[in-house]
Amino acid sequence: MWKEDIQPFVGKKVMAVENNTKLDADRMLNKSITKVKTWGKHFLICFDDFTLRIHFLMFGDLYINRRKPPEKPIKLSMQFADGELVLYNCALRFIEEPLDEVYDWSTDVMSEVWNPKAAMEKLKAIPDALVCDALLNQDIFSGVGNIMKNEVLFRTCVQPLSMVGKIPLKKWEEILSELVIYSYQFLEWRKAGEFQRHWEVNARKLCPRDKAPFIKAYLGVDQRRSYYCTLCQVLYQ
DNA sequence: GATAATGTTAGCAT
DNA sequence: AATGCTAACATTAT
Repeated sequence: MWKEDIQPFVGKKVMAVENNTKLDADRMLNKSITKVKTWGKHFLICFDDFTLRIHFLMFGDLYINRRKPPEKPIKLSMQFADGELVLYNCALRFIEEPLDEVYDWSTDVMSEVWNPKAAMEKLKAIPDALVCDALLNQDIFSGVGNIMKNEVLFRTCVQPLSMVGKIPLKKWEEILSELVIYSYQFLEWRKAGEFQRHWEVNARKLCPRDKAPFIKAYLGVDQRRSYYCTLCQVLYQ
């Protein structure tokens, strides 16, 4: 949504910056935005020969033409002749290389060139990994996060501790297509400011299918929060 | 008011 | 050299 929201700034020149990072933000002065792109959770503001990479982490925010109420510390503000972009709570860096050298766009589940076959090949190489880890791997599924992991595993009836190599190919195809479907639904719900309302498993107590209590556990290499139902979700191992 | 959580990475230790 | 762990970031709902 932010990508659409800042389209009016494409072609516009940065007239001033307010910078609370270690970055040399002044290099953007008098430069014009050429394009706005995304790769997974990376938000990319392109200039002629470099790119500002923004990662909003857990609590990042972008405000356009206004400041966040109540007043919060600003990471970076970019001021234009006719507007302002204000960034909060994000990780920023510059990318010097052409983006096509840095990013494999086909790993992004929301890209036009998303390639599920390539993802499948990578999964075949890690049969012993847990599915809860695999779905969070940004090199395979750029953009997928912890909520989506929980929701898609619930939708497809797979337990998070299932092993990648033990999940049947048919089931994987279902997971991959559901990841894409859920990503676009997630975006629409976020735009409407109602994405939490649609969680079926994440942060929920009872399984809507069979009314059994969900298991809540911190699983995988990064011990991320997982919710699942042992009755309707299958453990492949 | 304390706690926990949509995520990543610099920096240190092994 | 490579791997692995922790602190840090910082807001908001419960």
